[in-house]
Amino acid sequence: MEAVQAIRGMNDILPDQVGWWQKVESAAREVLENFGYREIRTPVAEKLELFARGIGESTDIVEKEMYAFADRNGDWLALRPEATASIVRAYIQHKLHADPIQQKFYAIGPMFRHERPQKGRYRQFHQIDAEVFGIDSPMIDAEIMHMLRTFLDGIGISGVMLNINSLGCPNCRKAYKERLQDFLRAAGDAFCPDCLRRRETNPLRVFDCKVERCQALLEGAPALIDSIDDECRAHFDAVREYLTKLGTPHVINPRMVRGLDYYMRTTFEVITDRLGSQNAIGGGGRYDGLVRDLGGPDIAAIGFAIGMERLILLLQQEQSEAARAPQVFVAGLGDKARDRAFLLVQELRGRGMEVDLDYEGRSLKSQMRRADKTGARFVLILGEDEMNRGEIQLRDMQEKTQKVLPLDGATGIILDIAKKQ
RNA sequence: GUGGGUGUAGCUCAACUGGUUAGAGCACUGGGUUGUGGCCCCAGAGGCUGCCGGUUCAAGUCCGGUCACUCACCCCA
Repeated sequence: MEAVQAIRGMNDILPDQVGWWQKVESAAREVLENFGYREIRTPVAEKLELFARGIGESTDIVEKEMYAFADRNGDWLALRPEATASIVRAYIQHKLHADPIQQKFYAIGPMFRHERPQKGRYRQFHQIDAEVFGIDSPMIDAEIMHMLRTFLDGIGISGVMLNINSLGCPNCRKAYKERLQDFLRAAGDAFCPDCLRRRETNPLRVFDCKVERCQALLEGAPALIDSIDDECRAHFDAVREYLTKLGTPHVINPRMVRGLDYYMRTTFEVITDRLGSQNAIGGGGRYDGLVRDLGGPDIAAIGFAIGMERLILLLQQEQSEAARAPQVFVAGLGDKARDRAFLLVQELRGRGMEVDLDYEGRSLKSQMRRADKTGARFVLILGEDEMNRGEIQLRDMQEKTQKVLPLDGATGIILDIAKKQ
């Protein structure tokens, strides 16, 4: 009989690994709340239409990567491929713009995209997401990147680079797209087939083609950053100035393009060279038109998402995780003593100690071996002899010393000794 | 969706050109010590060789299919 397996690209996070996730999540919450963000939790499924309108009909995410399905009523739904559209939807639906105090949100949870899995890319993956509404000032652009950097530094990620760019507003971009297409067409069919396709559908993406010849052909292409209007230019310059004042290291990457339609003006990505081909561990940008496009008021917005799998992959390369060890292991010998030991374990746990034991009645040697493996500092040994004398042995595994305690009141004594460690 | 690589014990891997009962290390269990961990020694348990089919006297090995993992393209976190 063939055993049932998990869905391709959707992974179990086993107890050995889960410590990384807890560490990343709690560090993220701490930083985000420190910067004034509050958690929001939205459903993992939404109406398909939300993502089509929000992310863009012609994006790859919507066209071929979404888990879309009709439910039993025949409504078209989709598992969320990203968090922003859902948060904007909730923002509009609950009229959160009416409260000027709280306009910063964060979310942590699974996203779904039907792509071919590879290193750092999975069909169910997890993001830490932050969004801010109603702030036009370039201050917030700089602050949100500074916050991202603060978080990464805080958990000990090194060797990453913050790339920034400006896509301009829809007006500048429209004009630029035409200029770029003219440039690309002038080269005839010298570009690779992918780029020829992109030239017509999404010309900006030609810039992140990995084919060397295409990159060479792009020498002398008009840069988007040089084509934006005065207002967008001023905004971008101000963002850079604030970043510099904040001491946040960054580079301007005029070729950085992002795949979601809603971005405008500031965009940014955190890149590493240690993850193979999936090198972006976080990215985001400004999306001032989206709230309006989804039926809300015309409100500015900016946000980013961090890929937790990629982040943890990086962390694991640089750090090792200390295994969690119980403080005390209790070994019981013989049925009567084992029953008493079982009760003692519960008593110690009730006093807040982390305690483990062997439930199977193995030999003392075996129990000692197990105690050693778990990394417990102390072992309590309770056999028939000790029971008869009303005693219990306490062994310090590290010091290799052992002493006799009275069985009654042993809990308090052990608590005191463990506290001193 | 396209291409490359890999599937043998819980893990990491062996098994010459097809040839007897598929091995080792680590991990696990018991023992060496009437009741004491790490090191050492002994013993034991653990496999439909991913799955289905084909070729052959004979398949872990060759062929086809399928599933999974993996890397890359594509795309993005």
